[in-house]
Amino acid sequence: VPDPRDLPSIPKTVSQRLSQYLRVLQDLQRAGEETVSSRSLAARLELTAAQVRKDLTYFGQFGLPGVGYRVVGLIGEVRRILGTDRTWSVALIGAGNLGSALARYQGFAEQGFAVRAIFDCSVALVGRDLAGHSIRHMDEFEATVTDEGLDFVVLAVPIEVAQDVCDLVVGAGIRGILNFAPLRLQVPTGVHLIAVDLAIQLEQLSFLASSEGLDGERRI
Amino acid sequence: VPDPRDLPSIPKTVSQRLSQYLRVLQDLQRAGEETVSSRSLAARLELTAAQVRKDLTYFGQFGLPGVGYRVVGLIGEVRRILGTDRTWSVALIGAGNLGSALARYQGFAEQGFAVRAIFDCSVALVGRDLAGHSIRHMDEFEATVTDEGLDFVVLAVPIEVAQDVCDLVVGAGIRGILNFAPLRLQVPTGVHLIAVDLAIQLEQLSFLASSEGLDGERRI
DNA sequence: TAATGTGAAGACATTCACAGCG
DNA sequence: CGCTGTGAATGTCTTCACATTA
Repeated sequence: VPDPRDLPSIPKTVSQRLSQYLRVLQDLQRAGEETVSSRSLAARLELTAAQVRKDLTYFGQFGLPGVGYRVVGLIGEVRRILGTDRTWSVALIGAGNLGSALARYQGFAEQGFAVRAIFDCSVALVGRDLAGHSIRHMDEFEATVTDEGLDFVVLAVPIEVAQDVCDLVVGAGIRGILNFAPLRLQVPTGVHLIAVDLAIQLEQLSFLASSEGLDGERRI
Repeated sequence: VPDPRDLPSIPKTVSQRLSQYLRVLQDLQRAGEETVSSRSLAARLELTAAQVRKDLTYFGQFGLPGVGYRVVGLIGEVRRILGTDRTWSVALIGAGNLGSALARYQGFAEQGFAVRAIFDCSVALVGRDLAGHSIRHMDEFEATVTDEGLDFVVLAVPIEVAQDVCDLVVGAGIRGILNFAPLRLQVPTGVHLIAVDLAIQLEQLSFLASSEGLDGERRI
């Protein structure tokens, strides 16, 4: 069924590349570069120049023929497209090993994500300080969502409680979850879910290493 | 240039789905299920039954018409395909916040990845215990690769030193790296690299949340 | 001139639909 | 009968090639 309006649909992979363009552009900005060509951008990301241009033109015409893209201007456009031209309020749930690491991770703040509160269920942890936050009990979660205007939740809880915590989070009105527990969470439509399964990443490495001898016998 | 042999090439996305099939199959095994159909497997992963069957037949004919797939048997096949029918020896480099979390993460061992050694450059950390390992100085890395027969490295070091550490790791003969530092590492051909950029994941959530009002105006 | 933006072509991936089998 | 395996059709994404523009 074609869309009545004739706007081209955006390939699903484009938004992931936009994040990568942003990283390169931020590097270029730090290096004091004024402009960058699609070719140079592509070379740094092992893509083709045509793909860079096509990706960007899904959202507008940002380039100058004969010159390239103005670095600062394109950073602004990409941030606007990704929605990181504002600061999002994030809650971290789970203050164990991984949660502690995420709480102290600088990269979130740099890209416009402010951790506003940290939660845990363990009585041993509640009240302790973590990265400048006093760890709160999950009982306070729903109230905090409205008080702090929380947008997203980062879930770093044990697999056994992950679905229950997820349900609670969704019930409190959160519509975006970044899940680190190694299971497939069930969420209602309208709630955005991104999952990071660390073991799967190592499996992919294993797959690459195992199948390298098969080049030619079987292309991958 | 077509392959001289006429074996079908495998879509790049298939190996990632194989990891997901494996998780579901392991769940089914725990639940005591003997067999599973492509339809049921697909339903749990929000895929189509045809895709599950096609994915699996890239590697062989594992199903029984009228029955489905034998859970235990298919687990074995998928592990063999992914290369996790053996135990890989992994070194963790970087014993900071994220490194500590990864060191204690159970999921690696469960899928066949054994952390054999942990390294750091900080004199303050060397010698300390982390998840049953005495943290070693990076000077010992090259010797340990051969002594322990290390296969892969998980890099959880600060961005400033990541490329240098990576070069050292590659020089020591490691051919598979899982990188958590938020930069694009340069590695020679033949070295496999998987990157996990945590901030990018939150950006994807931001993109989804920001563009949801555009449904219809622009399909995603 | 040196680069973008873009329709058209090509490559790739998914879904369909049904033959064939247990 | 139910389910797999698979060629054919469809759909999606990437690359090509060039008109266009500052």
